[in-house]
Amino acid sequence: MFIKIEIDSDVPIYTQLANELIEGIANESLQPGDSLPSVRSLAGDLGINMHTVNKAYRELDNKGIIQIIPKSGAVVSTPTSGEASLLRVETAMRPVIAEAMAIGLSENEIVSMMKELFFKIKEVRP
Amino acid sequence: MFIKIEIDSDVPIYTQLANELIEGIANESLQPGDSLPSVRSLAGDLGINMHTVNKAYRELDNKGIIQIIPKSGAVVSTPTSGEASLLRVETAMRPVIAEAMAIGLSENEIVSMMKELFFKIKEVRP
DNA sequence: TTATTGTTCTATAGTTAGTATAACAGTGTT
DNA sequence: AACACTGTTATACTAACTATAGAACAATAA
Repeated sequence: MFIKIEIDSDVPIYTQLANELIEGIANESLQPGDSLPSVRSLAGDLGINMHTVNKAYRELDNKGIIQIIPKSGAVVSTPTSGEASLLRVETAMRPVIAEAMAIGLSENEIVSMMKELFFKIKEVRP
Repeated sequence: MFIKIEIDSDVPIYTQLANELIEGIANESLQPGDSLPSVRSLAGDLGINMHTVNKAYRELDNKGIIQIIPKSGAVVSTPTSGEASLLRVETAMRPVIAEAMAIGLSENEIVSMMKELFFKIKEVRP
């Protein structure tokens, strides 16, 4: 697995895990239809608790990014970008843009930073 | 004051307050050199605790967005966009971009959303 | 059948968020 | 000089969140 967890970070483990999985989907290391490892096996690999992995999975399920099939497993969903998803991303993006503006970045500088991150996330292919 | 707090939100009060102040600076309702209300008076206006306001102020101070003058008050800083600030914004922006990609948004769609938010934040002038 | 799956429940320890009260020392004004 | 106001610090308490742990259940897949 490509997942790294920083145990002594200020960001919760389940959030780190969810973010790493999201990046994996964003750079197509994980593709629609792919099965995720079971909560028990992934927890074992990462040296963390089963329930922590489960919480990360449920978060991604709530966001519609993966689908948890009861008593079976978790599968990467086909991207939809529905109304709820768009609103969620906008809500998350807003304070980041505001902070960028507050430290004096111009619109073009913010766009540049965004594009740079876009390719940094996309180009993790081996 | 232009600040609204949702008391029963899942995002902490001090984070909401910090974000609102950042937006105020971003749209120039608050300009460099402007004094912020005292922690006690703002807490009274918002119906929240003094320490909660203080925590928001200290967070903005740590980010270099305002400057707390000991035993005196808080003042909006002149934007610098130093190395640390840029890194902080990038770190905050990364998971948001990744999630946008994961729900199937293209680079242009993300840029459009970003620009839309940029002007939505900027154009709160009366 | 058997092992594995997500799900649910209880329990515990540590941290964070928020409020509350009090006191201190420097600032600004009168 | 006197006085109100400032941020700062300390303690205390409740509630919620994070993370771990163990156990048990019912459905799935081999």
